[in-house]
Amino acid sequence: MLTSVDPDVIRALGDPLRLRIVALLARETLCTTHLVEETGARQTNLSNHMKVLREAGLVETEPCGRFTYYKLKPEVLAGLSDRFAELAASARTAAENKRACP
Amino acid sequence: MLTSVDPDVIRALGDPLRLRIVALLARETLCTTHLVEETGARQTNLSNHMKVLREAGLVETEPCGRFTYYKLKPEVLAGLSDRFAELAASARTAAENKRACP
DNA sequence: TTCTCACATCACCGATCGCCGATACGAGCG
DNA sequence: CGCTCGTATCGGCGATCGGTGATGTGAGAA
Repeated sequence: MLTSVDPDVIRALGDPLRLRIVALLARETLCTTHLVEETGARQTNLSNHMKVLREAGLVETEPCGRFTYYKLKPEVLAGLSDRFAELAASARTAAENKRACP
Repeated sequence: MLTSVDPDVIRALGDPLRLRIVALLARETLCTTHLVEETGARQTNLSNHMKVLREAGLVETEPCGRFTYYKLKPEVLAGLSDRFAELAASARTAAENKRACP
């Protein structure tokens, strides 16, 4: 059986703004203030998106004074990558495995 | 710059049932009837999900008599895999790239 | 202590989604 | 031809989502 992935993780990445946040965090560890000015989103809105990413297990928070820094968890992204690679590899051999019409 | 991925493709995969369908199609090329009996979903519901997957560019349809077979497009999955691998690799080096508190 | 700032949470509301039954359509069979 | 079957589309209704302003909280600065 292929490794399974929580659909919530994928859903968390399915939002354009969250995908942008993830791309930003892939380059630097940033705090909410930075993300607000980078994305132009409101603080409340951004906080909600960060909550989704946090609950999906994609990011970790690290308090620094009164700032909270967010950093990505590379293992989760790597797991996703592996999972899709498995699916792609399996799909390549599935083209001729056509089940007969019922 | 990293390769960009349409969030719609990710969103299409963020649904549990659609993820299951993709896993099934990664093993065999199937038609709607097969998918209905495999998943237990209603035909209408399934047809809607297949429409989402089709519009996201994840599957191709291939008519066979009065059946329509669905098969995955491995390149799309492979592209996703690469994209997440890039993000994961980048994220691994981003931990120490912490932008200063403003 | 009091004030300020960074961030989170809450309640609301409009938009969108998911699933449904009904129905349309087209291909093959009688 | 008419009928059946496989599939797609439509309109709807309830649920969920996404963004908002208001407000709460906790840590540092004054």
